Amino acid sequence: MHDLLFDFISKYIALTDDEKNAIVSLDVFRSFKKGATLLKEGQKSNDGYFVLKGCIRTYYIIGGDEKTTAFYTEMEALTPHCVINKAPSEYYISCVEDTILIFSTPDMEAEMFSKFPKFESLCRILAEEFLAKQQINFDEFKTSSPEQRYLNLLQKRPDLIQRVPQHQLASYLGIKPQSLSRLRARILEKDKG
Amino acid sequence: MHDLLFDFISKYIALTDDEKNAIVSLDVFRSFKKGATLLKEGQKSNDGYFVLKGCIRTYYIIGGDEKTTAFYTEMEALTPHCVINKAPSEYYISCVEDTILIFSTPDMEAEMFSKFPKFESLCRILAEEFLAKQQINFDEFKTSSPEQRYLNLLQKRPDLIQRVPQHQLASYLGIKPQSLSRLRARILEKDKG
DNA sequence: TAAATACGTTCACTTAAGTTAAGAAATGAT
DNA sequence: ATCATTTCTTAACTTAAGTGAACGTATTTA
Repeated sequence: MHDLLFDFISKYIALTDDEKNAIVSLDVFRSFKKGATLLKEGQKSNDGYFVLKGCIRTYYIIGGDEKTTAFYTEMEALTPHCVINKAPSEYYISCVEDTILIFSTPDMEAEMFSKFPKFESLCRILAEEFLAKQQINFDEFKTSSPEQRYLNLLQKRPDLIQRVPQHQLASYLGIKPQSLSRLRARILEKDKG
Repeated sequence: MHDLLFDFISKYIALTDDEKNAIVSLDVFRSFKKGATLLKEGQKSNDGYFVLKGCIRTYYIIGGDEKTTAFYTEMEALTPHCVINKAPSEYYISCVEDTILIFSTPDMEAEMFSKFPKFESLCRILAEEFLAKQQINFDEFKTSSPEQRYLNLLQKRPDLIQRVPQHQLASYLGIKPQSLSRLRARILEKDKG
């Protein structure tokens, strides 16, 4: 299980055995069952998550129904907004599948950063990379129609369409579940004709 | 002019005079006229920008017309995607107003980081903070209608509605200029009635 | 200053998403 | 295995965004 993590990190920086041991000794690997809730609206938390295996999602409850806004799968990290701004969470986080996560807190990070400054470089690079990627995602979202967004998702993250319930995908695409159903029927119709 | 920058940085970390001088000696302040283009689609560049004064925007040209996807104003930083992934730019960047920017490159950053590790902390913190903020923005975008997005913008960044042409705002809101016009008329009508 | 260009609004029409409701299919729990 | 719940689809109707065009008003610029 640790190898998954070290293989990933090795793409960015080289780790000494000392550094690897420091990570292992933090003992931050945790398993969750499908449907388990990691964070609720209104809660305060200091936990950040790194997905080793499985899938988690963030969602709001607005006017009584769930709006899923993001999915995090293998090798993706999520530091909830409430950790950054030290306020109660605006959203929920739960597991879409059985999931293995690495937990982190600002304190743990601070300790690691001072012992191994290299880790702070890693975190900076990952944050900058993810930020640039997010910006492109947002740009694509703004400049395309729901149908284009669905087709785009089909290209870029076909796995998500398999692993995630339609009604969660719908809000991720910025539309209602009924509209997603209709839109898919429309696409099938076009393909036939 | 330097004070603007140091006041901002002091919110995150304390700088020694040595460190301040290191920044000043980089001599990275540059002025641009309204309309000036900083980056074009297809170009490669290593420049990141930090807005000291004014406003810049990123836009795509899709099917012949401009789609503005982001605005950066005072104390906001932009590292274009093409700098991160070392590929030609997918978008344009230009000045909405007369603007004063700080330029940076990965090389300059690397040098500063090795001389003053504190700067890497600052950049990590800024990146994480901006990432969390962007995620919330994206969430709000996904979970609201064009009209709600406009009203939300009116609350959160009323300055933008003043400083930016309507047709640029429209694509920023994910709609056509005509739809923005209509939507505004609709809101005025409601307010009256 | 005159002509050209760009910008914002309005209108009529088309297309697609939101809404409400009903029923079928899949999933989970006892 | 059965029942209950959740999920997905379909349909009819409403509402709003996309489209194409026209028009008036800045703003450029020749």
